Amino acid sequence: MIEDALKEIRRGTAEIIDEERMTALLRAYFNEGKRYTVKAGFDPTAPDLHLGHTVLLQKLATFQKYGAIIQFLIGDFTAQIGDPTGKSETRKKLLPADIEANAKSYKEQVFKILDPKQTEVVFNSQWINPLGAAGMLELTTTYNVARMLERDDFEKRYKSGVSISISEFIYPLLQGYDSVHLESDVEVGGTDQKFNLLMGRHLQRAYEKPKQQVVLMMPILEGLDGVQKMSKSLNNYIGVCDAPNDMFGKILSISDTLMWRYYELLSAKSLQEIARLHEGVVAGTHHPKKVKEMLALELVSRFHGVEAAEVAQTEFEKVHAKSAIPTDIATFELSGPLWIAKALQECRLEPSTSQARRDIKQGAVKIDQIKLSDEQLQLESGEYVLQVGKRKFAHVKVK
RNA sequence: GGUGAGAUAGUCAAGUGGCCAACGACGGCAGACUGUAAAUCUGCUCCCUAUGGGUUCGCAGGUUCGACUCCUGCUCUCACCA
Repeated sequence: MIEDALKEIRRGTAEIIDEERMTALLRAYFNEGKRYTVKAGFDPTAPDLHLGHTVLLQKLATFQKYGAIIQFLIGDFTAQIGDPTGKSETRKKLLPADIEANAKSYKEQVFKILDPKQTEVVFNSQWINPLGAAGMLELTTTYNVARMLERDDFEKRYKSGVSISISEFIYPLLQGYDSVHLESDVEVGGTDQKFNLLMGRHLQRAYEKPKQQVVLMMPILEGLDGVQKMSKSLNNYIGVCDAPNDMFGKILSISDTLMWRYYELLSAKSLQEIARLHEGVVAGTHHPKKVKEMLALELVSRFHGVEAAEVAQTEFEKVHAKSAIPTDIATFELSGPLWIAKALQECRLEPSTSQARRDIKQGAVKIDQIKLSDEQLQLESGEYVLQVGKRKFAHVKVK
């Protein structure tokens, strides 16, 4: 029992520090029903979650299965500093109203994965603000500059002479102090957070807390390209709030190799089940596409419900396998007669008429399913379905 | 503070008086192939109803028939020196 739990907890992790203690926590839960706390920190500035973020959430959900109370920490105080990546040294102070709104949006997204009954949402300004100058000073005495400079990005910047502001030194300390205040048993974070996560252990000792948190690090999820990390700015992400059809399509568009990675880090299926699927594909008894569809179905259901997921699946089949026209497409009303290139631009299928012409030349444009070859075509009044490539559709009414 | 180097399209990066809307790579889009993909191959990749026109190569001027390429000033970045 404990072994199984440990296996699930270990699944997909990059590193766990202090597995012994983790085992002890689980033993106490299974034998005596003793609960323990797992902390995870989130930045209140970005409530738009994508699947990369949900890797952590998924792990937290696993913990909830095995007796954990999640301390869902919103770093409203630390957000003012910004985690020192060297990019943005200081950030704007968020208004309380914004933080509240963001927190609300967080909850909506997060509780699709986490059990609200076993989750405490906390804000670190609650205990950091009362700390005051004295408390802050005390905090800074627990660490020294030389060790602070061990942190990778600090070290690099220091060596190359890029400025590091004092407030950036405070960030890891505060994040660690959160663990002191919350008396967390476990903290979960990305591998990029290692330094900060360890700081929690260090400070718990420095403040003479009886326990030191277990640190569990999750790898960074690759984006749709399978190489770079999933991120909004790289536009290789699957957003938690993506429409079911988009989400389904995006998941099906990942490579077969990447699919297993997603299974490991995102699926709620057990490791055995996944292993069985994998063997099936290798042996040729399972079609990889079918297996990928299962994954897409599972993930879309998680965020939009089973029904919506099934609709997305049939829709996907319809559009891609049978190359039919999707059900829901945007409608535009334009006045004609209208040059086709202009119409494509107006419907936002193309960024410019120049691009539209190029695509027509290449045979990428279809009107009512029929490939268009005449780039001079004028649309007379009537209704048309315009299509560019495989995915972009628009319904046009020309008056 | 001193000296030197550089700023080119989404990114990297050629070009150093006309052949330049600007080599190439990556990215992106599209076509073929497929399982929807991935891999591979091919085409396209500033704007404009367009065998032409317009606006681009840090910013502002100047030289020239003609400048991304030369000159002057400005802004910013980097490297070395102190």
